[in-house]
Amino acid sequence: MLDIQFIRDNPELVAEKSKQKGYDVDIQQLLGFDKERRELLQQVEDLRRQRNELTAATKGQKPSDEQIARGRELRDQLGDAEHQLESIEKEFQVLLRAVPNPAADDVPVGGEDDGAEIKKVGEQTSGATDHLDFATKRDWLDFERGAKVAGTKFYYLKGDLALLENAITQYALQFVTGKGFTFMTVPHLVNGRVMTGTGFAPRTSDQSDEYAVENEDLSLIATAEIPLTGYHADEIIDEARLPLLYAGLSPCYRKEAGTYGKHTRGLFRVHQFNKLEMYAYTLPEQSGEIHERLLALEEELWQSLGIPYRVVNIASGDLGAPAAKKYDLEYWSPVDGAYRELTSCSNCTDYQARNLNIRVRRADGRIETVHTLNGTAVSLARSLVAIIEHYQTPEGHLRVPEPLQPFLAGRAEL
RNA sequence: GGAGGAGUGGCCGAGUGGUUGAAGGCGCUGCUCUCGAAAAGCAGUAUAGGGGCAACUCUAUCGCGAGUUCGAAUCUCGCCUCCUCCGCCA
Repeated sequence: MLDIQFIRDNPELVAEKSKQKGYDVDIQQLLGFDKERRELLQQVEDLRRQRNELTAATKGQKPSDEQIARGRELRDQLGDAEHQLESIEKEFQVLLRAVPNPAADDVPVGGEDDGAEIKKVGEQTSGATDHLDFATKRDWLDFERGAKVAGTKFYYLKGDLALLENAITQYALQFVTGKGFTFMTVPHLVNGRVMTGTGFAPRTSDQSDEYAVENEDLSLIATAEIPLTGYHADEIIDEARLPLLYAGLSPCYRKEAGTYGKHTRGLFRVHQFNKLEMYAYTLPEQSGEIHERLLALEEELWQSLGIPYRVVNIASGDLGAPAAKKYDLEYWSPVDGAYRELTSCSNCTDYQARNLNIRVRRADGRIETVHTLNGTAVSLARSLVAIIEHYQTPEGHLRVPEPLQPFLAGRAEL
């Protein structure tokens, strides 16, 4: 959520920025609740003060009948006022949490097609076999049995393709730990507070993309970003420890509700996939620079694997609530003749951290909300798509990108 | 899953209805002393929110949430977490 003080100071800006993200929030109504709640708060605090004074006046002696009568009166008034405050507070919180993080100033305004291409690397080749046909022919991929066992869009990786996935994971892991990220395994289920605090849809809502466990306050994670954000919830981190860099490896579970009409063939969009995620907690003034660093790392990693790509600065309407800025790294698909999302990295500034109460203690003692960022190192299912499309031979074999060969017992071809 | 025990400030730890945001100790910060350090002494040392230009002030917080009471860290109920033992299990 946003700092209410910031909204009070910049109501027009917040309204405009929310609109640019496609969020319909009534800032005037929010500020109305804010005013009302503060007035009630003062009433309540004044009544409490009177009560405290009365209690202090009795000094451990038995209070007089008069004092008890006055106390009862205060108790009843306080009860009423607290009740009113509670209901206003609830409405206020709902509205406050609905306000998205404003997009950064250098984010293009617009929707899905309005992202700004920042750079292109590598050649736009053409003519390759679709990854699903290719992998199925090799008996590397089985969606039919995935459907039998779990449902549509679930799958088995088999044999060399499963080994290739493992090799990519190992390579990426070596890469990110070499760059100073601390490797972590994470809980694959998180509670509602962490889920919503990270900015993912409430568990029970219809549009939710998350799988929730029945009768438990638990949902399956959609990315390691979620448990990595919750990791430092309610903590105050010393300034000297920032930035904190983590890398979380986990399966990701997504219902992919409402993705009809989008690119869904084969492994590109599935209900479960593995992903190695980079994550950073930073000082507010660091987050812009670290965001660029995350992008640079993604580029370095994918360049080393020889995959052509472009970088897109995602437009405001496509950012989602928590991100102030997001870069997508899109690989060139010779099958589709188009760029398709491979990784992305987001700067969520203080939005997630304020939800989950994650702060920094400055050297001078001041306390501030930290910034959080996340970036994909490798999303395994999509990585396999990209590599199959770019490394297949006319004979139906798959060359192994050189950096991956050490993790496949030195094999150059599968 | 069953039985028992426990949750107090950065840490340890007192405190079973009434100025207890909370004794005492440790740690930390500043000062005094010292050539310097240690030791010792003195002072300070939470977070959130409201009001105020500010000095400052008010409110809340003793795992969380309800309740009893004029008044709750203290009593009651529910929940959570941790520890010990038993069961089960990769």
